[in-house]
Amino acid sequence: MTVQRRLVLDALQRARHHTTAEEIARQIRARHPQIDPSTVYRNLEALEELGYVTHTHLDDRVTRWHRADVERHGHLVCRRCGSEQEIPLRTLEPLGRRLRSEQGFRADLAHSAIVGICRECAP
Amino acid sequence: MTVQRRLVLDALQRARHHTTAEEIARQIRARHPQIDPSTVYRNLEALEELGYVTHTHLDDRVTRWHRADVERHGHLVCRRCGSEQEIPLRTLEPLGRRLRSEQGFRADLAHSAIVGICRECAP
DNA sequence: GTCACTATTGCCACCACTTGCGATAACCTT
DNA sequence: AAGGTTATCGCAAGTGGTGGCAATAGTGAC
Ligand SMILES: [Mn+2]
Ligand SMILES: [Mn+2]
Ligand SMILES: [Zn+2]
Ligand SMILES: [Zn+2]
Repeated sequence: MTVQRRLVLDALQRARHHTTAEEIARQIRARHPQIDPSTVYRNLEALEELGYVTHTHLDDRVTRWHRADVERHGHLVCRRCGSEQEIPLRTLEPLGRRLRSEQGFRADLAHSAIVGICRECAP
Repeated sequence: MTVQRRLVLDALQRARHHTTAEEIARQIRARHPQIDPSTVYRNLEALEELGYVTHTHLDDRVTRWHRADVERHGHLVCRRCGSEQEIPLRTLEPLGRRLRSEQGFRADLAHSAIVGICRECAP
């Protein structure tokens, strides 16, 4: 556990919910400018491997990181207005069971947001 | 309809299935080296707006493009071995209906692959 | 405590785009 | 066919993230 890794973990504790790596790097570099952004990225991966953090993908190319101990949940994101909504994993579980039994595939349905059109934007 | 846009559309017709923008740019620039990659990216977006093409996301940072008239389908991708599998949209429809009725959300379940562990990699 | 070994780091170049800008091409109107 | 308007283009710089590499820090064995 290096000081760099400690700083990344601390930043994740402070942020309650899906932060970006860039935001974490910005915070750390405010006090420790010698720490390289690539070190932050690598430590997020390492901490994920160790089971401390996980990530999800919304509809852009930016990965969202959070502590592993927050309750897992799915995301709906509107491709029109960009709004994000959280949904209980329970809603997604029937599909998970189906993919498991029909294809032998253990889906991680919280990993990527479901993209679509939200109620407000519906035509 | 500029010659650049025509070339992008032609490249998509030749490739039967989820190509990358980089691959299309490579093909076009082999014959027309003055055409900039950014023109390819912008034309893919324009053609999507016009309804000719769509895109999907697998588990990397690369966007996959295809003609809009190919049969829509879902993707399963294994985060362990990277294997990709196509599944009929029919399998995903029950979830789509549920999100529609419970949240008023019109999900596009073919837009992002479902990430998980495939049968071969299961522990 | 010293030494060896391994993990991690900062730096840099790259990747897959994205965006701003001034130049050019497409398309209307007359 | 010419002129004006708008869309699109090539170029170059920027963004979020990845990967190689040599230097350094952490760790554990003696
Ligand atoms: Mn998308
Ligand atoms: Mn991921
Ligand atoms: Zn919306
Ligand atoms: Zn697999």
